[in-house]
Amino acid sequence: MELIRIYQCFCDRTRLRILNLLQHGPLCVCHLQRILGEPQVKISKHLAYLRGHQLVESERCANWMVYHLPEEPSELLKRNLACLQDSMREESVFQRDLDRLKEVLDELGADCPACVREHHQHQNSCRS
Amino acid sequence: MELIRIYQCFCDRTRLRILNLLQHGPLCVCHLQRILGEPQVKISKHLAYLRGHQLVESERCANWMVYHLPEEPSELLKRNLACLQDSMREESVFQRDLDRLKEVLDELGADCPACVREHHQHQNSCRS
DNA sequence: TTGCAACATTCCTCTTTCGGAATATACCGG
DNA sequence: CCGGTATATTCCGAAAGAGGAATGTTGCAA
Repeated sequence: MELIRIYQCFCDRTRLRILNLLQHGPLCVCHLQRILGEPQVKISKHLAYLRGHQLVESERCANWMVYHLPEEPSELLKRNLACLQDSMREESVFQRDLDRLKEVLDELGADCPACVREHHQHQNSCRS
Repeated sequence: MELIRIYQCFCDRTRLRILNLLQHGPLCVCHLQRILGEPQVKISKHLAYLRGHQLVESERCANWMVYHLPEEPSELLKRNLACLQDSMREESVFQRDLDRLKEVLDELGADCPACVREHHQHQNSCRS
């Protein structure tokens, strides 16, 4: 049942933090690692879990692996990701991660895949 | 984190079926047992799990234990139960359980707590 | 090539979850 | 108090989840 696959992904704190960040655009593992401040193996295994449950997709980009939410999510997934995003607003940890996202993007600068950089530059130019 | 407690409850098929039924009003264990067609110990343990995670509350009513969704759910829980209800519409198993709910209510008739009976009688009179 | 950086996977351990069989508990009617 | 009905708990084994240490893999750059 797809519903259960979705909720299985939602019941770990680290995975929720990852999904929160990916709602704002694609990221590579090194970004996630720095933003979350967790060991590489932990991030990598949770990403594998999410991929196995079809909650994220990934592409290799030169030296990096870029993870993002599914390009064509089902209605079910869309609805539940939207509800999740609302729900996450109430916990400060998720807001702190988003603040940290901006810092880390600046910090790493050009040292990440073009697709990631471009997405977030575009986001910034829209916002400012 | 309350969010995780909620999703932990959502990632088992039997628990989803129970929550689906309880969205329509309080029920006792014997109702759930007959509707779901699962052994008593299984129902009882999932109810204990849900209670431990504060997704349901229970009261003894003479010989029966009546379970229902929290009287004063948090905004978080309300939002997620609403999303769950939308999501469950797409799986036929949940609709079948609701059909079976009516059958079992008739079948058991007066052989259940007054509070359960009254709730569902009221529902019926409203519908018809 | 070689070396390095970014990730993934394997192995191990601890904990949680899930299901069933058996047993216990609570309440009712007589 | 007793028997019966409704429900809970305990004990067991199998499986999944989560984290870390160590090791493998992949791709680029010199």
